[in-house]
Amino acid sequence: MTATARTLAVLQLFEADRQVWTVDEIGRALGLSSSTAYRSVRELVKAGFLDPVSRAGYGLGPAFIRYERLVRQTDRLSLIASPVMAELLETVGRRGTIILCRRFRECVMCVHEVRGDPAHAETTYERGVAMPMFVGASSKAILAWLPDRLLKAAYLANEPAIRASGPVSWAEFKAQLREIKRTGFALTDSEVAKGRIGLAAPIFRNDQVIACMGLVVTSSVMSRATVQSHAPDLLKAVRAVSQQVAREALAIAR
Amino acid sequence: MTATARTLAVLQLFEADRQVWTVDEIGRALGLSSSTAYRSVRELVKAGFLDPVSRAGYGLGPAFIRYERLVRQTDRLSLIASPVMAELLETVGRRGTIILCRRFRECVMCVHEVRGDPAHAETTYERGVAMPMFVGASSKAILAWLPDRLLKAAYLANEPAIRASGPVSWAEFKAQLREIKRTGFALTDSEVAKGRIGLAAPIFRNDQVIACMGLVVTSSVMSRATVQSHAPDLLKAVRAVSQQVAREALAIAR
DNA sequence: GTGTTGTTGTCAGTATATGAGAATGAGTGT
DNA sequence: ACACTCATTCTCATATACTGACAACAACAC
Repeated sequence: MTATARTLAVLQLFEADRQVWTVDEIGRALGLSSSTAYRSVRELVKAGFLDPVSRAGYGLGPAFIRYERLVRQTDRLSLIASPVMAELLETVGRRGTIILCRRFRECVMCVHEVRGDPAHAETTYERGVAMPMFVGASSKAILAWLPDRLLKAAYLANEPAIRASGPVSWAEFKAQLREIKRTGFALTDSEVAKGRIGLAAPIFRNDQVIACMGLVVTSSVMSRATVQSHAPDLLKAVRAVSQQVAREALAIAR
Repeated sequence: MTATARTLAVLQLFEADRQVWTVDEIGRALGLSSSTAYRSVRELVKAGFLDPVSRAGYGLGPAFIRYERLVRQTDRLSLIASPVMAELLETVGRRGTIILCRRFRECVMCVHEVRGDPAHAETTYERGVAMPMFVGASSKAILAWLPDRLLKAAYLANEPAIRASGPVSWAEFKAQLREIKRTGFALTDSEVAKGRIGLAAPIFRNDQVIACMGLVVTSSVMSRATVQSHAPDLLKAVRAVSQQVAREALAIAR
């Protein structure tokens, strides 16, 4: 492993359920000598990506706050999707949350959200949360349109988890995704969080799926059938975003 | 420069007014060969810190969204200050924004904000924005309590900028800060943005200034005198936060 | 004072980062 | 279909700079 990759790997240790690490723990987790672990941490602290928190503990640093703001201001996809999402939210009577997700590492992450009325807007799948590629409507809305080669690789790498979630074979798994592809959207019930229904559809750039838009609601607020009845609205929304993305790509190319 | 520092330096090129870089530009800016620039960029893309945006351009990546959420959930200072800030906001009739700032590199950065009523809450000094150490009440509220050694170093490194902003000598500069220290708060008018008044006071841990809390309002909404009349409320707030911070540090030490 | 813990410094050896340039690959224009 | 450009990855010989072990230092507890 290169020195650079190692230092970036340090950051990847920090997770929602493990947000403070000592230098020793980092060294042990990554198989580094104490000296090297300290060197990596020092660099990250200097750049603001790590921050000393307690006696010997380090947490994620303030640099992320700064960079996240830049991302928020820059990201073309979010900027394009934002008004479309707001409109879609109105269409569903503000009784849920509209999310925008994209691939991130081996997961699908929510990168933008537009929340409805507070009473219905609580969601576990909020901005910054990453889900495994096989869990939830948003993940499936991306998975179903992945090129076969990538899909097969992802399947093989996660076969046990996938079997546990339903499909018992590659054929069955593939058939499930083919059905999603046929209808144009993915609908799941209580997959990400109990009592929540998700409806999602893909966003393309040059015929490649780059993201998806989803609607998340509580099942007591909206029945599965009602959610599904909004599929045409969602499909219209994702088509609008895809078109705008294509238009912009064209403009940049000139 | 080490390979790791260089890779982190790539990220530091990305600024509000320059959010897309080509690999060649990065290489030129950092004095790297094309190969090396590509290697650095590739590592950063793999980790999600950079993201290809246009034909040959790269922008900040989705990893920052994820990490920012973790920081938001973790950061003890923000969690402690948040309710205090909300209370202070009510005290000033919600006619402005309460911000929490801390040092970041050679700047002071807003790491948390609680906004008042939309009509009065617009602010340029929002979460994630970094200001030079000499501009604005928040910066001064931290600067004034820095140890003399750090202060002198900061002064020497920024003498021209400081002179342009008022104080013509170290003595005068020092006197200005001494006055802030005496009253316990900093008050500035149209320093960060025209027509905006800032009031800020320091937060300590073990007698070291670690952050500050500030009130930002539009001068047409609240006169300078009115803002200043809220200084006791602010001082009460920062004292509460400092105490809570100390209590927690003690708890961790056991 | 002594002991513990967290962090930085020193140093020799070698793993690995480096730059130059070739090779690949995806688009673009003709 | 063609050459052509531009972005990116690959190859390779060289020596830089990263590594681990250990010592030294600093802060704090008792």
